[in-house]
Amino acid sequence: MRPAEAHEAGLLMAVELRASQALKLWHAVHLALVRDDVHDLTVRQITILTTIYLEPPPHTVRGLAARLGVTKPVITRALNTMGAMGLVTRRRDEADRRNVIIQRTVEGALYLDRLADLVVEKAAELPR
Amino acid sequence: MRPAEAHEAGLLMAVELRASQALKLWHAVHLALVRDDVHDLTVRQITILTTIYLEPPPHTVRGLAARLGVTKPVITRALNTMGAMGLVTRRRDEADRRNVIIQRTVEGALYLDRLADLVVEKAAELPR
DNA sequence: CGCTTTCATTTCGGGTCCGTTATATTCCGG
DNA sequence: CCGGAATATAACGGACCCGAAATGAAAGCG
Repeated sequence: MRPAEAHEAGLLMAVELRASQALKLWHAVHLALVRDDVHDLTVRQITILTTIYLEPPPHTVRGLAARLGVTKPVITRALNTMGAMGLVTRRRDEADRRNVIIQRTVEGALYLDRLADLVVEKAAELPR
Repeated sequence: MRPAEAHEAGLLMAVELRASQALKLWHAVHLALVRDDVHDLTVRQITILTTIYLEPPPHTVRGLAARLGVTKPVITRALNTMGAMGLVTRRRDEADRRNVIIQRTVEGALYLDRLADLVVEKAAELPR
């Protein structure tokens, strides 16, 4: 094998390993979520939730819709669902009463803490 | 970065995740999935798909249902949906015609390759 | 052979999510 | 102060998912 070929093979092997590990991680976490029956959030909902908790406030319906590239009713409905679960709350923006400010809750923070711990746990269990 | 370093980094990415990094990774990947309008799979569907592609065959409806801890109709319906998307195929087990063998497809493998690459990409962008 | 078991699917009623469209409220500029 | 713009939500219809129960098809077994 020429050096260039070895170099290529080395890179590809490394990339494949990374991708393989990533996919195993994705599988392990999702399997745990399904088996533990802890998850009924859609991809959009989990995206909204993590956006609220990780990106700087304030968060509005319009802002979240733009950030995610979805329509506003998607945000409103997701907030209805996750609000009923206690994961987020809403309040009117008194400065501009057309706006709704989405806020975090203790329960929502705990939910994401558990999710993060699950990802860490499954990452640690990955075969080397 | 030398290939060996890339290899190490790939492993460390999975092993050394901290909770805050794990949550940021989860957020970044989901945000990309939503923004890029990738086929919207449920948590159960993505779990079924990765199970088919990562765990040793053969895969049957009954086996997948037991592995995931869900009812068989959940598997049948998910296979209908993902089959229509071309991500998996089904065939009768000729040895025992009651069984259905679930098989991988090129399209399904490409889908998971892209997903894995996305996870790797977002992991690489994480703050250290 | 019949009877039972096993496996997968279909059916059923209820629920949620989606995009589109329509509505209500609030702000703002002339 | 008033008509238009902006914001969020509600209403509508179609699609999908769910669990439980019913159905269909094949194998096992006495």
